[in-house]
Amino acid sequence: MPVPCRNCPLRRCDIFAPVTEQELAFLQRFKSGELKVAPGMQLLMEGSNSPQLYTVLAGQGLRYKTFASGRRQVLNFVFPGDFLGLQAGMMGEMHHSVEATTEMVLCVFDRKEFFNIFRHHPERAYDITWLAATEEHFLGETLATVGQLPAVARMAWALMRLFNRAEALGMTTGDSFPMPYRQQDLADALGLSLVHTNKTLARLRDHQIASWHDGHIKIHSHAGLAESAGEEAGESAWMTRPLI
Amino acid sequence: MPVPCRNCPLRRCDIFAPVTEQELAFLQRFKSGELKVAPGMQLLMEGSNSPQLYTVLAGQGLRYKTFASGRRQVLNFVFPGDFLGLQAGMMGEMHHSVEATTEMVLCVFDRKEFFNIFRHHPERAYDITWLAATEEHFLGETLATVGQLPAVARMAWALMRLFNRAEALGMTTGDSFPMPYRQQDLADALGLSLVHTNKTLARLRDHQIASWHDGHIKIHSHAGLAESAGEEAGESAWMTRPLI
DNA sequence: CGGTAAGTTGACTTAAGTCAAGGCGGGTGG
DNA sequence: CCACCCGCCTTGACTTAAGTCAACTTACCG
Repeated sequence: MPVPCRNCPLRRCDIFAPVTEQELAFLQRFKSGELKVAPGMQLLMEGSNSPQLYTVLAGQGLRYKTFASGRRQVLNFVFPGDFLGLQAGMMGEMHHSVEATTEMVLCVFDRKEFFNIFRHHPERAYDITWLAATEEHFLGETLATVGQLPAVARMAWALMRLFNRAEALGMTTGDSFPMPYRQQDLADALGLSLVHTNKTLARLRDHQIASWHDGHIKIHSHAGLAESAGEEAGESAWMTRPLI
Repeated sequence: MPVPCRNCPLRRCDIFAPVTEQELAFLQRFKSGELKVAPGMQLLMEGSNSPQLYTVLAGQGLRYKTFASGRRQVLNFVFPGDFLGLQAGMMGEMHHSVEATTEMVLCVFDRKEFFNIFRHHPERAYDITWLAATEEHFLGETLATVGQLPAVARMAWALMRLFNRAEALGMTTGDSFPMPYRQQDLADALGLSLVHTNKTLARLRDHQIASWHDGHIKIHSHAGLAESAGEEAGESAWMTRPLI
């Protein structure tokens, strides 16, 4: 049932850096199985110290933190190729939760093997650090957006980011991409109320910039979107990223 | 002039994990010099690809991102023991700037040597990843705070965080710690306007919770501070961290 | 068919932002 | 030595973006 790493369909995407046959063999040994989860399931829980690490093979989800008050901050939208559980791997405990919003397929790694990567495969270790540094970078950008920009700009920025990510993975069809989330999720990601999020989306729709139907977002005007986001437009050039 | 690593005064702090004599020798080889910078100097610039990496030996600073509009998001306050320039090391380009707010002393490493750490010193490579993952964790917490909490709670949270960090480094005297920043810096860190930041500080002062004089913050009531921050109080237990 | 979960919209409230005026050192140069 | 300026902090009066409340529509599902 589990796909051998050498045939991993994700590797066909060209944002992922190519690896040698030998490295594939190693990753294959590291892989302990495959996991399929239903929409709505929690993969990782804040405070837990999951014995497993995952790479997303298919499906989407979200990372978030919850407050005792019930408020929630969505930290990131999870796409195929993302590596989950690094915090548990490094620090022994997750500091956020991860939930599937569509059905997801995950490649499961055993945490006990984790340090062996560092010992025997410096290039992979480097890749893991790269991923961590990249996450850090994106979180910083998100913080700057949420901390400094008004609602429309935040929204436009988020849509651009999602579009670019989806495009890099070949998930777009023309100008639209899958958006299997609720408005509440987007609201929690941008630090806005649900109602205000809805009204902001309506504004983008009315201005013929972007619209959201049937779990898909369609960008009607990339220029308009970039303008709404303020500057910060560039950036779309995808760097190739490692796939663990 | 440069202090040999074995005598590095920071190593005396017990938040930093101990290292063997042999590892010290390696770090010593990696170290290419020492740098002293004046307050107000830019150490690293967004968009640059600094050929150097730094560990902060003394002094404080801040990391921030600027927008074309002139707005600024402070991502983090920099303390001794922090490792700077990882993004440039991994991705070839910094995505934020770092500025000294006091005089700082930095331990300089050569970026060309960077990959050798991964190749020959898996434990150090692991430490670097640990640092990256920890930064990611803190940014996530900051994002959640800025995205979800009202002004007083943000402020209280920030003060607690600063106090804990300073305490772990032995920089506190009783209930006060050095705060060599301007209110504008704090405002930019919390996503608040300068005026509102000032009024929020006044509120904490009036409630006898915390006050700010002569570049030092004094906590009058840790309990009151924790209460103002909402929950999220715990956390004060310092994990030991690696020092590169 | 009810029942529930998500999206939409309008009316009203409020936290936070903006504007503007002073205050308080600390330098510097006439 | 005083006067002026400059950067930072402080405060009050007013504006506004965003939040809250609440009603109503869909759409899906057993």
